[in-house]
Amino acid sequence: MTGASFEYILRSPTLVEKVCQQLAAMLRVDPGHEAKLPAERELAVKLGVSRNVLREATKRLELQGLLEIRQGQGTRVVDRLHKPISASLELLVPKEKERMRQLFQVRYMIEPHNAQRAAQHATRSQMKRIEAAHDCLLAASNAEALVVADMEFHRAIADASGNQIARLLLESLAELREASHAKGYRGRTSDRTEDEHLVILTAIRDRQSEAARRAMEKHLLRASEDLGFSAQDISE
Amino acid sequence: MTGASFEYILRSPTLVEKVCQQLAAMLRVDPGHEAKLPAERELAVKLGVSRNVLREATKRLELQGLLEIRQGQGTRVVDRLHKPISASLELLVPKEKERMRQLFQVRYMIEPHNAQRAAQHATRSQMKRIEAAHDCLLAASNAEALVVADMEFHRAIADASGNQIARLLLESLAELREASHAKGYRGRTSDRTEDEHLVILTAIRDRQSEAARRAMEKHLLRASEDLGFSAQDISE
DNA sequence: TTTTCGTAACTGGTCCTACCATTCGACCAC
DNA sequence: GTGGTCGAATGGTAGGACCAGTTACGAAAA
Repeated sequence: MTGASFEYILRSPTLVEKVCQQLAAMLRVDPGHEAKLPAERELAVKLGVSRNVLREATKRLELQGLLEIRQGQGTRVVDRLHKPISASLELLVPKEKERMRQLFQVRYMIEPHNAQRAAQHATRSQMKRIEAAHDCLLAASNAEALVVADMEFHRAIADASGNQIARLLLESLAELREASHAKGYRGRTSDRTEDEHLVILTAIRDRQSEAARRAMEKHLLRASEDLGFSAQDISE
Repeated sequence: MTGASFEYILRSPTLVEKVCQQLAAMLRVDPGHEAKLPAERELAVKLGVSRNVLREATKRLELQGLLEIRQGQGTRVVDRLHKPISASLELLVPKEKERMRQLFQVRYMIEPHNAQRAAQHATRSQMKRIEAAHDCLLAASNAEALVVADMEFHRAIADASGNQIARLLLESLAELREASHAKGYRGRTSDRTEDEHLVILTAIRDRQSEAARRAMEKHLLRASEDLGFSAQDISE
């Protein structure tokens, strides 16, 4: 039976995996689920597994950004899918500056497309959100608020682009940048940001996809200097 | 003291986290480390923690793609950093076809830049690898080998681009595509792939970065049809 | 001698119980 | 009210016992 076709025998997945799948399914199917999971001991009994197994499963889901576990407080359901991405990138490029450089490069690859797609597909409510973010930027009084409003602007555009993956990558970048910031490695937010955002915003509103793409490219190239990179670092 | 700056109090990290960090550090610092970790019981004693904690830590590192644990066999050190990315994307976009569409969109955003950068920076050995991949494609006799050679070509270019993050994303895409393939959802590999790859290869070799970028764009737009998408699906 | 095959000794997987550490809320003294 | 104290609930850690695959080695068969 040399020529016979052998079906792969799929090994019964470990208990932990089954529990993970079941929990993940519960979380996904019912996002309106109570934000808090039962206590470990209780949930373990309900699922018919030992507390050990249940713990390994929840730990795993925590790492995937689906749960948040805190001692004495319980286990909450969250939605932080970008967390594993950030963790991977930190492992992949340990050097902080180099990581930021590569991330900004990726941003330069992705965001102009986001702007282009947003110009083509943004709904009225998505458009409103982009505008609101821009208003926030104009109203921002301190450096903190500036960064938040800046990020929200880009986030809103990513959402409007309709590509969830691009959006997730952006979110991960934001997190890593914030982590760098917390450790004292900070850039600035140039005054020109407002004007450049306005150009992008206008292009998107007017459905000028090419203009939106180019405006975003320009903005990112200039903004890269705020973080201490040169345009060559990013675009070449 | 309204205006005072409150420093975040960093909570003492849990034991599991400490073990994770230590293990991760050991793996990173010493990649030539023995590919196999000591047995759980033994390692737990060495680290001075309970086997429970050690297990949760290794499970975590397994999910991050740094370890591979198999019953009766032991724990091996591996390098599959793209795995958590794939897992996240599967959670983010559960529908397979839609996920592939968005992934191909991202690919369309990233790979032309990769080609451009590769044309600018590829070393001689990187260039050789790209050429070797192309030769493989020409020599491929069955559909299986075609896909592998195709992927290797793109991978080689990503490596030559010098952006590890872009490379990681590509790797993740490949994995998800293969998973789809295994489940019966398969595309084809058009004959035109060879010619298009040759154009890209030539442009990179001749350091024509703009030409390389455009050739890659063209190639991806056409190849998207092999997977059942239209050019509009990808570029708009 | 060579091959086959069963067993023993690993390995990780699961379960159980007990106890520690943190959090939160109810209650009490001031 | 304000602040402190204590207890209940929660997750964190420990250690032991046993189950379930994997491997290696030696005995039995060819």
